[in-house]
Amino acid sequence: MSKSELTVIDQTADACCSPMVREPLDETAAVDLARMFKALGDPVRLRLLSLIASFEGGEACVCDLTGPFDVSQPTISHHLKVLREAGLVDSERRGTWVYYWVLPPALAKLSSLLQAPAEAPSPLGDAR
Amino acid sequence: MSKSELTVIDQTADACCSPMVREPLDETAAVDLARMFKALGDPVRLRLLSLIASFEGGEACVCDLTGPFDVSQPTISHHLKVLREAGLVDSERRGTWVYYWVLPPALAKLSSLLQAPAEAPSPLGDAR
DNA sequence: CGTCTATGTTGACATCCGTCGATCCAGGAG
DNA sequence: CTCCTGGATCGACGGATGTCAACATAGACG
Repeated sequence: MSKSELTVIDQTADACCSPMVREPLDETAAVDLARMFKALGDPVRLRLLSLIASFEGGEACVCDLTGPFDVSQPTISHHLKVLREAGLVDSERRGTWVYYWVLPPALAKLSSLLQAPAEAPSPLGDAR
Repeated sequence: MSKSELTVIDQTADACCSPMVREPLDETAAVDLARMFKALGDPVRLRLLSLIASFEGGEACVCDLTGPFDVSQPTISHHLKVLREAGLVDSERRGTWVYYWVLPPALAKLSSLLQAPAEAPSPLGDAR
């Protein structure tokens, strides 16, 4: 589950050179990537991810995450599960509490994929 | 809405906009961003976006987009509408055909938002 | 052991989403 | 004008999704 010794993960390996604006995604890649983007496609999950990442130490206990939201605790638990199954975060039980942290390579992969083209010459000179 | 008309986006600067891993997203921003990510959370839409962007000239006619997919033409039209309403692409009728092109600032916005933290401070760095 | 707290799981329910066939609208060609 | 073609819209249907209350599970602690 949780890799106990993630040292320095090479984010550039699978993340650097494949902006989707350069060449068309093949179907299998699209399915895989869409799963990650879909996990980000919910306001609660987006805030959860942001909240976890911005916690000091880069990790947060679930007890710190249920407060800021209007939804119930099981719902938070559900969203955390979605984020984890999407490969965006990982978690570990440590005594009484369960801690979550973001997996930077996953974010980096999506980020580089969305790298915009140099500039698309708008066909109308951007006046539309 | 989006007032950014930047032509050249500095993709190298990770301090550019506001990575969500630095500070928690507020709710309204999360709702707005989630709408865009949700639009990317479908394999067909992801491939559509990629296909449009990688077309020569940065734009593509709908007639070029219906072929590579197994879904019907109304479905493609539906997905294009979702992408357009999410602010990721724009379109224009030009004579008989309708052309779509990607809006780079939108992609850049999401990309910079996902900029990963410097590096994961291993949560298991020390036994506790 | 028993109990309390912190999380995850289950089942149910309402809503949303992707998909299709049928239809409608806008332009170009006769 | 009429016909044809590219594309959008409509209405419907099945499956996925977000949410909750209720219950289950795992440690901590007495």
